[in-house]
Amino acid sequence: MVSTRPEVSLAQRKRQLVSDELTEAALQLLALKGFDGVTIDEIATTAGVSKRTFFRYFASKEDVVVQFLTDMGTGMSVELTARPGAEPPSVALKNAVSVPLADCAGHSDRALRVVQLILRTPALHARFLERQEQWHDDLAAQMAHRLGLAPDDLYPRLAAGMALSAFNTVLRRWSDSDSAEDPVELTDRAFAVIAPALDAV
Amino acid sequence: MVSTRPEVSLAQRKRQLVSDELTEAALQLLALKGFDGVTIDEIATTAGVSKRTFFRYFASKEDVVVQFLTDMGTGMSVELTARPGAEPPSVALKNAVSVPLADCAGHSDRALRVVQLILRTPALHARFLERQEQWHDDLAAQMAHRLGLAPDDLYPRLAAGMALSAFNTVLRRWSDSDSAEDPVELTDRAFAVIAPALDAV
DNA sequence: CCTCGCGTGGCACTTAGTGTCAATACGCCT
DNA sequence: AGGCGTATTGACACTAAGTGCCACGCGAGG
Repeated sequence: MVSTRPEVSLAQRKRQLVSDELTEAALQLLALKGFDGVTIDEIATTAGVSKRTFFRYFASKEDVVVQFLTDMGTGMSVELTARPGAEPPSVALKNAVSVPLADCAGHSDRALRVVQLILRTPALHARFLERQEQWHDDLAAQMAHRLGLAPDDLYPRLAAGMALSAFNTVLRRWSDSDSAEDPVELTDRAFAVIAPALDAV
Repeated sequence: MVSTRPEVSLAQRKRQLVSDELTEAALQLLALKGFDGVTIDEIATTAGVSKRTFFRYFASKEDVVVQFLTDMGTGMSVELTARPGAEPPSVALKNAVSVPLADCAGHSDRALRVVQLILRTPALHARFLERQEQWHDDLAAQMAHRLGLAPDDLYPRLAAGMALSAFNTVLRRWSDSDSAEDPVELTDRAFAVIAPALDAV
């Protein structure tokens, strides 16, 4: 019975399961023994698969951790498109940034440990910033579209850059305070600083 | 005659020589065959040393390239301290950013090729951004000191972030245009955008 | 002449990451 | 029920990054 709800095949769910198991094992071990103290073999074995299989799911050791935060990037992009076009840039961007940030802060303290791991491990931080470049491009493209600017205008990239700067500053503060500070309130304060530049069309 | 000007020992100059040779070989080969098309063995052999010696000068393949641009970071910091304290933040930061940028643009087209290599190679770009984090910290600390702000104020980090955002935007444009656009003029335009936020103390 | 210190090369080793192949399990079709 | 194509996996081998170790050579100074 039940066979094949057309949506998610059994194979797909198995794949997801392995992926989750791998992520779980990786976060556990990395948080425990530090980035350089764990080998991929160890992670794979803990998850019950071979090293080779690990690399069929993730491109690198950094990827397991960073991909865990990929939602934030897509979340920002989604939130920005959802914002009414008439809204001033500072408000639209502030929401684009603060919604995923609040999401992250809400999602248990596992998120906190992951963020701390990333910000304190140079190799991870580097990959994280690299990933943000895509967010940067996305946000810039959307801002250009939203404001109907020429593709060679400097404003969109700068606006996206400022928003991400605010994002990173808030994230850092949140991480350093062990989640004691409220990310939404921090985001408000950060955008109060950069808003004059964002809205001075 | 000549022996031992007490300043630079012969050994030190020999060290510098090897380092230069290595950098030279690396930039040459990497620009020619791409980041993944060259092995460290190849670079070392071209420079006339062993692989083992390479790692006594650079921590990684990325390092050879990125270290080539380290001057820009220190240049920004130096330039910022040199600026009069009464100067508005936007002007001080603009100069801190544009001076090293102009330096770089002036220094032959070798700089252009290096920048293009970095911006187009994910692994290099990641390391470059990581390096910039130090610049970020430096600039933020100086801005905090310059304005006499509390160490937990958000402004310094945001201001430094905006300045680096402008820097990156300009660098990207300069690189994509094959150095056709003038970095100083681009920097002016970029800072015209972000200045309202920088100066609204 | 001797030796002390430093830079170097060679070697072995661990680990990241990739290509290949054979075995297996699943889904589908007859 | 049986057979076939496809996707996933483990095992093995291999390249390359990066590190530890040791022995050699060379210049400086006693």
